[in-house]
Amino acid sequence: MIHLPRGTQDILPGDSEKWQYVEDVFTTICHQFNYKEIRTPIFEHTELFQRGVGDTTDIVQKEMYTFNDRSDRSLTLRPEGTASVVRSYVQNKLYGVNTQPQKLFYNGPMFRYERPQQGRMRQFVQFGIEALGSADPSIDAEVIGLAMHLYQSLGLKSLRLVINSLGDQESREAHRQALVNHFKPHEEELCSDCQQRLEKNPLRVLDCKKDKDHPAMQDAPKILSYLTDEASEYFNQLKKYLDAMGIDYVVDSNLVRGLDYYNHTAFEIMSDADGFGSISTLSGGGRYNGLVEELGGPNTPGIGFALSVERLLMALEVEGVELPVNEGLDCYVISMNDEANLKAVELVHELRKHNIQVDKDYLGKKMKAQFKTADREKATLVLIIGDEELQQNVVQVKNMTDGIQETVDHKDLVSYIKDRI
RNA sequence: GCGGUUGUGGCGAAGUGGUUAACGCACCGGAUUGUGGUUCCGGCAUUCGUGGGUUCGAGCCCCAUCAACCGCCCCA
Repeated sequence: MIHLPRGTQDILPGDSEKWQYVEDVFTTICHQFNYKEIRTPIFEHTELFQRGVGDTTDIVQKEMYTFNDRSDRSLTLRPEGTASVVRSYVQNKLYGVNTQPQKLFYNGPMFRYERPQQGRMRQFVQFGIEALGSADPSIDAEVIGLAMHLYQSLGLKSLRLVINSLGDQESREAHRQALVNHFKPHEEELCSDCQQRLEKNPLRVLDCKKDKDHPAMQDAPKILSYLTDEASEYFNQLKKYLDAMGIDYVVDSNLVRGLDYYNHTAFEIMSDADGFGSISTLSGGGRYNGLVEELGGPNTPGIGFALSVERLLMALEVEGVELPVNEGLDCYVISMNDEANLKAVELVHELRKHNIQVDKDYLGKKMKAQFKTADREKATLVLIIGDEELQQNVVQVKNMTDGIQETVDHKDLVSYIKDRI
């Protein structure tokens, strides 16, 4: 038997309804916030991610699904959404259209070659938004606000919003130097990963879990102490806006995001619900003011976030949130014999044209078994056709909730049903 | 990439070397002729993830392989 590739999943009826529901909520909220959908290809030139996501990141170094096509082009299944959206923004010159900032959203599968575990798939689905063309902290607050609103409107309670500022270029450089100076004397005591991080990206040392109890961690230089006045003011503005929106947050100066393009605002939303396992990050995002230029566009600020649908559904599950997915069928048509079945075929098609959700038996089952099926399908009404009904041009309509059965004339059937579903 | 646990019918799950692989749920059929959700009766795995090996004999032992789950790393 051939079965699905590692780290992928089939989403079957029973679950797919939940996905549809969550997707609908996301789309609706994006429209309320005036974000428009953008759809980009699922694969791109490998170079886009090398430049956009950053050559030093784990994603590019060891997690990309990269392959050569028949013309020997190097292509990569997208590991995240932002690079593609920015590429499209530049290529289609969206910086030139009237409405700025461009507020975009996307929803689709991403691919990373990782060891699967709970909440981490090789193919996973992200909802994301990107706002391009504004460097106003109020739009940072809007992006965060949209994310929080989405979770809360779905019914999640145990949420924790963590924010940080990574500062601008100048802040980061000063901080980087301070980190190197701080950790250099302790280099021998740090784990091998951190020794490498100290060279390539000292910021990441702060994120290390092995060395988190090392004394040098406790008094390590905080980025927030190295922010320029301008960057600091930007961060303060953001906090002011979040306060005004009534959004709770904690500042965590050790919050570091894994992608190279971030600066200024960085944030993550975590679940604090019990039983969530080791992976508690539901979504993350931040500002990426240099990215558009890096990808060949004009100097344009941008901010976005992405959330994992898999983890969102996990969070709903562990918090015991029941999504209002419609489960029951409106009508089930039962026929007693071949002649009645002919009538059933006609009737079912007719009712469907009137937007009534209806089904019938296709296995030639006996009446009793057809009733069982109707029951299992949670049909509200059962329509019964037998010889007598055929003769009199009526159907029996049984309400499965209260058991009451009435004889209904064909010409009255549609309105009769519509009154009861 | 590394470590741990696991893999028996549609699902859950007994079985730890010896004739026909428990049980529960689900499903299908029946309990006098056209009515469901309860009850009763009956049916439902030549086969134990896959491929090798050991043995007179393996679901149970060994090796490999694939997969899932959990953790590390990292992330959404």
